[in-house]
Amino acid sequence: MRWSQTFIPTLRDDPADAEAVSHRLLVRGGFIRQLAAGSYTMLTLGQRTRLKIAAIIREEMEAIGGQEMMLPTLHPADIWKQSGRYDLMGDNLFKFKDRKGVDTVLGMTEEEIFAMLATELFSYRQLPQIWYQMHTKFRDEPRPKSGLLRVREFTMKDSYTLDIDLPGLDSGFDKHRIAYQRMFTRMGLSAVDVEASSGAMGGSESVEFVVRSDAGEDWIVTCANCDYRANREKATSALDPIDDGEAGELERFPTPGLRTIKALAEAHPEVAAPDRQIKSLVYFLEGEPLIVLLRGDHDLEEQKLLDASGAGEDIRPATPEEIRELLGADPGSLGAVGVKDLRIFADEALRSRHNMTTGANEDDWHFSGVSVDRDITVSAWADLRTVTSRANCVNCGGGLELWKGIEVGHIFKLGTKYSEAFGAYVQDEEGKSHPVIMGSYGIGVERAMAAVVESSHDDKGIVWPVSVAPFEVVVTVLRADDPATLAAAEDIYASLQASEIDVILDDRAERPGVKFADSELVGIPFRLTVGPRGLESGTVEFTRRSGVETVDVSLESAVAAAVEAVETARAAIAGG
RNA sequence: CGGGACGUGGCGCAGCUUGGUAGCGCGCAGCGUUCGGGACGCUGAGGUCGUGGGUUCAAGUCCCACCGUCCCGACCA
Repeated sequence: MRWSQTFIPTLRDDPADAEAVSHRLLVRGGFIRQLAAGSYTMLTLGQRTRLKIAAIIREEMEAIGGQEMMLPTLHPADIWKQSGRYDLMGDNLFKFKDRKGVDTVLGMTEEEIFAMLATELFSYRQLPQIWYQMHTKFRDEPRPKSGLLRVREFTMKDSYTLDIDLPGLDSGFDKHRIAYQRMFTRMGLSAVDVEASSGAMGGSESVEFVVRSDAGEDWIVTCANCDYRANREKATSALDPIDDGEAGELERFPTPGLRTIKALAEAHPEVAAPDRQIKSLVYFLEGEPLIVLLRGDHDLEEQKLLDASGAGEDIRPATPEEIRELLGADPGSLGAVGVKDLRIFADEALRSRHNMTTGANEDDWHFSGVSVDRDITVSAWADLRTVTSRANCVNCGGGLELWKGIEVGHIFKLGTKYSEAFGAYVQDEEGKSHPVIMGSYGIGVERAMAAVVESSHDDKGIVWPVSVAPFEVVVTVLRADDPATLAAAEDIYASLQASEIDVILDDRAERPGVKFADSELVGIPFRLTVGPRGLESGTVEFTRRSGVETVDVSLESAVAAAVEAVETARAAIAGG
């Protein structure tokens, strides 16, 4: 393409209020334009990169035997009601009525539709299957943000494995795990796979792929010593051994005005050190109140409470009024001693503890000498605490590290939730009927694109890996008004095209500085600069975007040098 | 949904306190000079001041409502 005839609206100023670097650079570089909150136009440059990412994904899906299909995005709501996700997904699901008044939704992932298709499978002989599609998904996000990182309309590759048994599911899951890792590597992303919560998707196990970045929204926990790594929503930590001594007597004592863990600990250090207190929280899960107990120096990870209780997403802290009505005291004096009529979820760190201190459910009174097993009727034990960087690894006891990451992919072992809901059963070799065992696997195309920019840019702009760059080489003509210079550049341009290189000719009537700055902002990996000054001595310049080094090459060898650089880069990132 | 901010040519902003001819930078068009790191001069085009209502002789400016966008918190690829 010729730059002079291509719509590449680069900007010198940052867009207003934009926080994420990737957003600023993609807008300034003329890759994307915003239409509305969470809705973006892909301009020519953006679309070229997007298609390259999609092609990588498609190749790797085909490599593991995926069969590409294309499902509708417009679904009758009944289908979602049948799987139970109509309510479960809440307001994130776009819902509306068509002209006949039929409740309709826009797909946000499509387990339902694929499960319906799977009803046409009858025999184990037809399994396993890997089905996938790549198209637009809709999510009515409460708060779209950070440019392409969190939007309401995006392209997702979603695939689904269908198996007769659990080993089959494991195998399909592993294939995806490996394929995903290859996809991200090929895009130039270093993504790590971490244990994750399955959330509203359901299922037994899930793994998330995250790219380390401060623009990310997920907190990831990794062990400095072994290979343990997990999303904080799922991560657990070692329990430090604590010597509580002999179980003491339960004792009520006055604590006027002491409403916080800290205040109580300072006033009564002998019985109420933070790790000796029981923190009592009141939550409503699907409308039902429940008490959550944690050690005084721990915090609740709400997702873990959801996972432990099997509740959907309907969770909220109780209001102070509700708490007073339920327990008869204000927050600050709450406890679970003697409470019989409420469900009580307790964190593992409290199991079998003695001589603990907790609120007495009467303002300004606490209990000391609490033995958890003796004095509190716990309905369920679970790992509920938020992992902090002070905690230690469950596997090896090593120190844990916390960092932020962008979730670029997520794979789930679903099980039979959807096949049972839609009646997708096959017979085994003995003629016995089994629900098909499903897995589902998602990757966000535009989010991956933003993640690449987040992890590969400098103060001049984007530094695209060759594999996803909108163009591999730019031929920059200095003095496009000089016929000899232009002709030399056009020769190089034509030769590169003939060598199957993605090349753009910057033949604009701009000054050199503008062209250099634009090509760097846009992030094209290699540049050949053709100018009258170099041509006098028979040379052009070859520049790598990733470094700053510029070398003179002879006019005759310029094409070969660029081709070799591109091919080397392609091979390096294709990774075997 | 809670909290905060903002909406003025394509982009970035000033003007609002104290109502009275709508401005600046970038970009854009024409001409000229320049041109290997975001040039300069001259000329010019381009604006329902988010929308609707109200107050006033007069509203970008004051009041009310609505819409939209961004940022901080609870959700996901």
